[in-house]
Amino acid sequence: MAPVLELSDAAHSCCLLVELNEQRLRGQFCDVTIIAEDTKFPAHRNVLAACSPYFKAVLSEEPAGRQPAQVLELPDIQAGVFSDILNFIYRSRLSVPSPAAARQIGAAGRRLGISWLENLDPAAQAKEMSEPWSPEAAGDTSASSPRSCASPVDLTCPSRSAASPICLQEPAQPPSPQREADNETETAKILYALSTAPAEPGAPDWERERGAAEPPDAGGEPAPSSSSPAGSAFRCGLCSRSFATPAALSLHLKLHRSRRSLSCRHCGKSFIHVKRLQTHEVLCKEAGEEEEAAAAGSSAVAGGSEAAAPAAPLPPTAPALPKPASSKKGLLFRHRALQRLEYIPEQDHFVKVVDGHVIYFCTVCERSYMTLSSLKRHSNVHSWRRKYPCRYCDKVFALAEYRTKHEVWHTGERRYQCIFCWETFVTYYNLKTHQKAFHGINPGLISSEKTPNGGYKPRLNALKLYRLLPMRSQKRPYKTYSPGLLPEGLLLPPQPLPVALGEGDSTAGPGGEAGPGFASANALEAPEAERFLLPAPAERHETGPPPFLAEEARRAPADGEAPSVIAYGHPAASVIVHSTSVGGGGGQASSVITYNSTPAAPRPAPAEPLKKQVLKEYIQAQKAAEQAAEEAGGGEPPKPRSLRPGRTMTYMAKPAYVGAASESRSAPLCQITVRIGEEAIVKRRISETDLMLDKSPRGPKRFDFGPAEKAAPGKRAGSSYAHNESGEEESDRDAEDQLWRPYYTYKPKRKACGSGGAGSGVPKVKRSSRWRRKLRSLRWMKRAEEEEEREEPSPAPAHASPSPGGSDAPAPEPAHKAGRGSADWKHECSACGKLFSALKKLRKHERVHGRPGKDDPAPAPAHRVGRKPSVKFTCAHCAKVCKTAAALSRHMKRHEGESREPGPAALTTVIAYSKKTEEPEPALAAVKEEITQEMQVSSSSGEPAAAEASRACTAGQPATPESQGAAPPREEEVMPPETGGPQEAAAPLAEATTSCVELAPAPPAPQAALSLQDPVISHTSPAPAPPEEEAVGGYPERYPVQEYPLPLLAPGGCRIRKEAEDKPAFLAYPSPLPFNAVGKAGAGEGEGKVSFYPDPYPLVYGHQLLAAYPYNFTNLAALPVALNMVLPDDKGQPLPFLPSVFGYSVNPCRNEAQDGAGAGAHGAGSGAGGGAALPRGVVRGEPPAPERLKKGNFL
DNA sequence: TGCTTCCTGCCAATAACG
DNA sequence: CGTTATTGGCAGGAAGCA
Repeated sequence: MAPVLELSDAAHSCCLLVELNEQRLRGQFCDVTIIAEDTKFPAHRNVLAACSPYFKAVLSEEPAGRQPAQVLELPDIQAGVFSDILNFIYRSRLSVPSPAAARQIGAAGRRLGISWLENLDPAAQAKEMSEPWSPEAAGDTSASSPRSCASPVDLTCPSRSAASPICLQEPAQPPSPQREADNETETAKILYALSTAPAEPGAPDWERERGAAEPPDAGGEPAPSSSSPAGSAFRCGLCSRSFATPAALSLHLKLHRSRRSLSCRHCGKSFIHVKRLQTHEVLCKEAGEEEEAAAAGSSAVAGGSEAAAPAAPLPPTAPALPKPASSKKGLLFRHRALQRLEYIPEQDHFVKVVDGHVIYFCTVCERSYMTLSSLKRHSNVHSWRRKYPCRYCDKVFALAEYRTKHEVWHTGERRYQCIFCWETFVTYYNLKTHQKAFHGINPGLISSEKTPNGGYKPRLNALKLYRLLPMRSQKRPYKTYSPGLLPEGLLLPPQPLPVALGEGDSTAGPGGEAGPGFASANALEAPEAERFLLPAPAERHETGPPPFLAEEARRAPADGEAPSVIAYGHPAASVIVHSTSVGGGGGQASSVITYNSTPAAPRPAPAEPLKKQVLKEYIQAQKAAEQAAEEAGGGEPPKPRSLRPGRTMTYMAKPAYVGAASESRSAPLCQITVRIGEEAIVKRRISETDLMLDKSPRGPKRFDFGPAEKAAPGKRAGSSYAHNESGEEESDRDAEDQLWRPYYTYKPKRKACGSGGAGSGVPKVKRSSRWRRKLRSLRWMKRAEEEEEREEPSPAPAHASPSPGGSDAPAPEPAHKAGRGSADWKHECSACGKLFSALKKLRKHERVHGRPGKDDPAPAPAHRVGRKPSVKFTCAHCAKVCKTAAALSRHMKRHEGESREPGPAALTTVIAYSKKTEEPEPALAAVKEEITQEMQVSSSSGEPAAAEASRACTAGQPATPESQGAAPPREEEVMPPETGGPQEAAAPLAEATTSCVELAPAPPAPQAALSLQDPVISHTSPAPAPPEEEAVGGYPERYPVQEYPLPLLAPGGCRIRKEAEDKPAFLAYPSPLPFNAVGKAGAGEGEGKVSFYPDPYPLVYGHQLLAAYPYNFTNLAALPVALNMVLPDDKGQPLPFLPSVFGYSVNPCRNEAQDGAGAGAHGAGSGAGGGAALPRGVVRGEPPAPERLKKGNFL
């Protein structure tokens, strides 16, 4: 045989390493994220495993079929240190700036089992060897000769070998999906791995004390040896203690890891973090001073353990160890006892009893909780014992609720529905904003009682002026959380079946109607420039990240209402179909959002009982989608479709991130922006910056494939997608960083602490005054508050801040100082001495100082004490109340600009509602100029002008072109101001006109003369009045005002398509909703509106209610009348959102309302296409609601 | 300033346990 | 079957970021 010639490339390894490092820096192929402190380090697990036996062990496959960890926390390794280590791993070079750094790196290297690094600082090693309680020392006890096997990892890596203590636990536990082993945190693993050194014979005193204090059931009694593995599965390698759970062990190990230097000078307690020690010492000292006073009020007891000792859990209020009997040392004694209790490894919290209230404190961040459940829920953010992965992407959340809310952005679910205009919203925030802006509803009037800590306590008979539609996604059964990250956990949207919208949805074209909709979902129907091909599922695997389909909706030629269907969860492709059609010349429009579902095994989503009709539609949709996929896969180029001239529906979808992890190909997280004409109807965007710590500047996260961007028609979707993908790939450096961690670092809350004063490490004084009162019985807390009060009397701002908490004292800053160690707040304001954590914040703060004119008040960042912002920065010009000084300054600047050039700058949107028979109402609001385009809700019902003015300055009206573009142009209406809105002005409400209204600083003309049916929203746009406005309005001197009749509240209804195209969107609300007669979304002329719910309640009111509702709560009495138009449910009970205070269980006007609704429906169906959705009943004065209102003397 | 996420008391549904 | 524990949804303000 010929000799084998072996060639070697000497540079290969080097090049390979360089390439790997580059990939790491680019985030390519990174499949694991190491978290050191709060910094994430994407890396390659194989590289890490090759260099570190610890990583090798930890990153190896997880037991029980779990996927290897994608996130690994190294809580005790500083980010900088780990960065150096990582650089060393990838570059085989290490830059050590100082001996101290060398020591740290060496210590960390030892922990990780990187032998080369272990030798970095022999001196430190020797020193640590003498330090029995440092983990390094523990490691060194056997590592006097730095051999790799001597590293702690080698000895104790949490491998899944049978010898591992972790594994020892497994046979002892019944196979349960919730086994603690499954819930074992990475931290626990790490800590365990780092700590299983030979048991240290001599334990510190406190450790022994703690051991004595530990409840016997907690496994605190040092297991005599490791020879008793069956009894306790997790044994500390340092003290041979055994613990029942990894969490308990991890907590215990933290104590070992804490250096003795980090011990309280007063009570000797050791801490892991310096900040906490500092905080503690302040408390401890104060406690010693005020021990007696605090003796009466408080006592410290040990709280129950969380799953640590299920056999005998400690009752939350039952002290686990002998309570300091007579509190001879008062609070200090108890405090020490408390701290001692805190050492109990099993305890993730401790308990204080204050005034009979049990308050639970998190041992990690010292947040306090009123309920144990809250604390337990919170504790997961530390331990990540349970992970809640998103079913649509790879993000993982620490709280189930976070995941749920996050998933809403995938599904686009709109659950919050305004009962006045039926607009639906994704978030409560949107709803609230909408109601405030459009309906003049002060949320405070309807809000339920808030609990001190932000909790919600439903108030009896609280008005609920919205509906919370049932969650579309299946509620997860309890205890089915996913213990880890499962790529296969990327599920299809939970609801595979479409949900019909509108009354006609279920009936209109079950298959036939829905079919076209889905047919249009085919790639063929999409304008090529705006869509991506949807390859067949098999294809998608090949092509990598699945492309999305951007579809243009086209109107079906047929008349009649087409169902608005949003279907997703299709095994092959998730399709959001929104098809609207308008009868009577409105044409039909169907909008389809199609994005492919996860290319992972297309599993049918769990069947859900649905109506047959819906099921039928679903089947049709499936077929259509499959067809689409087939056609797309067949390579048939999509036929370019000409966009409808009057209507452009652009659906953009892109993966929120292009995961680079091995399994990430499967998760097309969709970001969708739907543009319909000039209106951004739907925006679905996953805020990557919030979810991923991507600091790198990146381009726009949304790809707007607007007409300008429309690729050449020849460009196939594939190429378009490729372009998109490439762009994304490059811009999303953190794309691989799938695992999400909240930016919030769970530090002790700051805001509360304004109280804390500097350094008073009060364990999180609650933000609410009530909460503070509750805790005031504690002396040390009282003292903290005294400090706070000393801080509070900051120079008063321009206005009197009545609220005590509302002091202008820069709340966040002192809070920061209080809640955290000074180390984090190293940026000090030269003017006021405040500390800031970031230079950026300091700069921001300093701007306040530098601002002339308004800085006579103290530099007063908003201080929020309690639940409501108490600091009001009132504008001297318009009485606008700003939350922050910065906002006020900005606002004032506008005034300055206005004073220089008075002009159309002062523009205001006014929602004026007035009785028809009223004489000019003096109470009408003075329209204050508000550059921010505030919306004023005025009413003839006699709201004080001041209030009106105030509101005029508080309700915001977005004015940016962007926002305008995002909102549908509203019906513009002539509204002579001084005339008080004569009916002739109201009459043509339905017609799109524009008028100019002089916006005198004086109270605007009484629009009181407007009829009740003619509430208008007048908006003074900063934009120059269109020429026709001049012509029509004939008020050349006046600012252009767009006054909207009530139908504007049902946006799109009274809008002519051409106007929609020609005129910029006016009221910038993201999701204008065309209503049919019953307020169904998408009923109008086909405006794209994604709404997800079939109406669960037999609502028969619609715009009538809008007309009846007087837009302010001075006429609150009219509200029940309006609501009375709501039909009771089957049981005759008032619908959930009906305020039971009114006791309208039966709708006396049911038939009438129904008739009205029906009439409206018919009108919508048969009306001219232009204003199909116009609530004729309302605008044209027929709705019964106002009549009843009048008859009932409600008005 | 707008918007998203975080937070937390409360509560209902569910599971676990006796 | 009753009680207790667990889980997660909800509200709505606060925090944080762009």
